[in-house]
Amino acid sequence: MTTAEAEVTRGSALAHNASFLLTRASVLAAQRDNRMLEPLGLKVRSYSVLSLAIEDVPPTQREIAEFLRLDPSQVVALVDELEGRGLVSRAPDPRDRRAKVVAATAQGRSVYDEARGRVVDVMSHLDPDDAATLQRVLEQLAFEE
Amino acid sequence: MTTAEAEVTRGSALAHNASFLLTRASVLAAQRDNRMLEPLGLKVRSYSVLSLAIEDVPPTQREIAEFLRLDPSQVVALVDELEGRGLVSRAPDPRDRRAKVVAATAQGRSVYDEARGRVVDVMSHLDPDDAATLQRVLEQLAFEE
DNA sequence: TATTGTTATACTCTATAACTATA
DNA sequence: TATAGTTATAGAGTATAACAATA
Repeated sequence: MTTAEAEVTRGSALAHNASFLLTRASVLAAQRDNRMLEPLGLKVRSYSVLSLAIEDVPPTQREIAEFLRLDPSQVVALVDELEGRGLVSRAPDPRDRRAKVVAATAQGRSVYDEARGRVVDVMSHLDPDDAATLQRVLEQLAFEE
Repeated sequence: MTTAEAEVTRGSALAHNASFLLTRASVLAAQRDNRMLEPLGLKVRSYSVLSLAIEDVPPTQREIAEFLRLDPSQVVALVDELEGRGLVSRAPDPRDRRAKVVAATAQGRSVYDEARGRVVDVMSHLDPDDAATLQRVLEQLAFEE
């Protein structure tokens, strides 16, 4: 009963609630991204870890956990999987040998490049001015604490 | 090591990825909302169901499921809980007696009003023009399929 | 003593299939 | 036969506590 659903959609107070809209938009984006990444054996989570491991100064697991708002124990599993596939490597941080630096391998870089091409840009259908505002405001909302 | 975390935050490609920002912003908002709703025995999910049940034309469970992008079986559990607390009632839809309409009770309305006052508006710290743009663009992103 | 990574565990959330009652 | 709601269940995601190595 699509018409009835549409009525609920348009009329309800929820449909204009910012938190709700934020959640629904991000769920839709994540589902799309997961579908696009599936052929590469990645999900949004593992893609996120891989994309951090690409950086010139690769992060420790602790930094990954903080940045992705995950528990350190979840990062262990994600890195285990990527390491098992040869996409990243773990190495003790010379400055603090308790910490492990997670860096992408050559193969990891290659998979990342392919993945990045597949992940749809949420902004691509937007008016450029709107896209710029969205980018700026989301960075504000995503990192305020 | 907060400084290192900040470097990763600012420098990484991920930090500028729209999907990622969307997800991080919505997770932060949901966590805040959950904390604010906890004293009322609600979470974002049950609050969402309650707020739909408030509407003048209350929805069926199927409509709730489609709108919230949940499986119908999850809606059963959410409505069970709210009904058990006397906040909503289930009634067969006269037009299709297979379907059940979920409507808020007087007590449900009262709890909803209190909840709505507690849920922080994501927009409240934003520049008014930015807030208006965000609202419009999020509605676009949240309901495009 | 505190912190990083790890393991184990439990809890929540999500997804699927099968059943019932209505259509 | 198809759909709404329900139930049961398994899988994914999340959160917590305890432990070894290092600081």
